[in-house]
Amino acid sequence: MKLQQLRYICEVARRGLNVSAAAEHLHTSQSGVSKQIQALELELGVQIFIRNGKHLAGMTPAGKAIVEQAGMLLQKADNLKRVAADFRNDSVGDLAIATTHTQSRYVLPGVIRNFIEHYPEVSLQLHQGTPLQIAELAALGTVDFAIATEALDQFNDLIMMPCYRWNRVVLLPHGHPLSSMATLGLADLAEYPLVTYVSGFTGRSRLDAAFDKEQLEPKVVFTAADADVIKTYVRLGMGVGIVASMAYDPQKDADLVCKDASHLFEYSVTRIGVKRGSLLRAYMYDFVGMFAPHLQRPLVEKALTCKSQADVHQLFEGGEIPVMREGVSVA
Amino acid sequence: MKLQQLRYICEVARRGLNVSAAAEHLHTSQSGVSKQIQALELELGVQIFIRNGKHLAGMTPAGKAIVEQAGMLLQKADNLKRVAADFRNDSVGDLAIATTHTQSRYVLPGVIRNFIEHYPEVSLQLHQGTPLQIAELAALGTVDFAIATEALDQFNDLIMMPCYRWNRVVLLPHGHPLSSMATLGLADLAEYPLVTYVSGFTGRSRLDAAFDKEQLEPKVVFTAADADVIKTYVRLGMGVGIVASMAYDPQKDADLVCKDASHLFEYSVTRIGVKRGSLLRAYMYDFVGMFAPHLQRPLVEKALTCKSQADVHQLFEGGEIPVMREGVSVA
DNA sequence: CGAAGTTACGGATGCCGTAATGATG
DNA sequence: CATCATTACGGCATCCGTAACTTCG
Repeated sequence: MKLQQLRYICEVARRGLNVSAAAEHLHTSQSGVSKQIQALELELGVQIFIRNGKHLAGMTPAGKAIVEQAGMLLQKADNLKRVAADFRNDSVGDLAIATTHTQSRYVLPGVIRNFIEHYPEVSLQLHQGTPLQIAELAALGTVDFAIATEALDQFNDLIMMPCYRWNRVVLLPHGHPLSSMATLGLADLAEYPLVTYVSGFTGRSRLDAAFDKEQLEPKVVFTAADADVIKTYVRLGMGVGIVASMAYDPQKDADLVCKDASHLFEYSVTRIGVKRGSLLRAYMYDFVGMFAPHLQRPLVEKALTCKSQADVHQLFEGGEIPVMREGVSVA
Repeated sequence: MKLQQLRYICEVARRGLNVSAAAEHLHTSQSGVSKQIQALELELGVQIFIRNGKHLAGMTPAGKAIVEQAGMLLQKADNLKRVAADFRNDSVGDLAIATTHTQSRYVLPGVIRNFIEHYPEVSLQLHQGTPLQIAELAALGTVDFAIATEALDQFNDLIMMPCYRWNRVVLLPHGHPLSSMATLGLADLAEYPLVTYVSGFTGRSRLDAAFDKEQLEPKVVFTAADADVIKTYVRLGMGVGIVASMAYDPQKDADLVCKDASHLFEYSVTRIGVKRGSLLRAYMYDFVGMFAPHLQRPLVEKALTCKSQADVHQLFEGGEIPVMREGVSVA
């Protein structure tokens, strides 16, 4: 049994039982993969894949169990290499992060500037995607961290740690009727056409919930996946924008009126997710600390040992989650 | 990085940094081991062993961490093979058990007879030792199960499950003054010279505690590691024997008077221990069930996922632990 | 007929074991 | 001087990649 053979079966399983595709991604030949898989099956004495003539048609129950075990084993192998790299104490390595537009555009730049100053030798990789894609990437181990506000709870083998709480601001063109009001109410917002995030992005669910609770039907005329697009359409006068407060930049968005809306909606919590069983490099702990100062290494280590989501929740219960950009309100 | 290389470093670390001994136990040559270790160190870029000229003098901190990781990785590898073997559904395999004299002589024979009837193809291996040795064997993964009453709590990477509770009987030569008494008291026992287990064996600690509580000083004139020896000296008239009730055989020990002593001492609990992270073959679950009927597979599986001793305790809290040979009393 | 997996074969790498060397206590 | 780890070297197995073959949709 060799580590490569395990890599092969995992990759084939992951790529929908396509040996050719797997071989390509592993930078080797189809025949080699095919042969090694057969060798492994022979050694273990079990069929892993179901063959229909010369096509892989499915996986045997044994195969599923074996691939699952193999995945864990390979993760351990990766961990071992990381331990070694950490003791080598050179700060070279990779850091792959999957996140949403909101994070990568408005929150991460500062963190990352700080990070690359400390670790110039670490090559950074940022993947942008929907919250669901992000979670998948982290669960697969393609990226080290997932950062998002939504959808991270669904994967059982992700450890999610709260980073900060945030709320929304209302963006208006100058001269808009709402811009002269002292404090906005939900009912006021419901009067006007709205422009905000699409469902599943950046705390959209909390937004809907607030209107629902008041029995109001907001007139959402346009939805986008990111605040830049939303702002663009607010500028065009299409409607009133509701975006995360982090997305408002007093300088660049000086042509818009910004009114705090944190009294209208529940706070959303942005979390960072790590695949369960991962072993983090020293610089990775540092990154987390830079992103969320209350997540210091010992705490993160404790979180990583949690067996269930409930344990993680318990660990962070009571701990205060910092608030990001509270109460911005600029005319 | 190859699995063998990891096996090599683990074995070398285990054998006190002796490459020759490690090579022997791995059925290979010293030079091969030496070479592969160097190759691994080169690949990882870290020294694992500290060399003093041409002798291994110690391990670097990195080495310790790496060996620890490697151990876990190899366990996963073993698990994977077991999964495969289980799906192959052939009942061939090994079952290694480490236990004490009391268990192997008086409790296990029936269980094992039953087991080999169901699984004639499984080769059984029984290791006898002190409770401490037993726990070590299980923690190292040399044996699949540790069965003992004492000392199993000390290893953090052993999962211990309660199997049965038991208490003691008093063994007397015919005609001994105590043999005519209706019920024995601790004070009565303290009057006579006693023969019982050495400290650290078969619930000896509970025995001492009982006398201590009553402020009595028992006159222990002889201690042995097993009941056979104790019985021999009782027969010689050296003193009154106190042994586990399982150790009394009404037929073979008909020449001795046996009096129940379960009202005098706290019950002891015999436990079965498994190394944390082990994956058990189907026949292993069956073995546990044969030994302790309340430990059925789902329960054992749940216990195996426990992270801490406390979790295990909680899991078995409230569950009744069967009593073995209650209230034997034969004149 | 195209796509995909398996088999065939040649080349290269890597692992293993014997034997010699160097270092230690 | 005995033990032990490392180095040197030759044999052998294994793995890889190209190419031909087979099968399925």
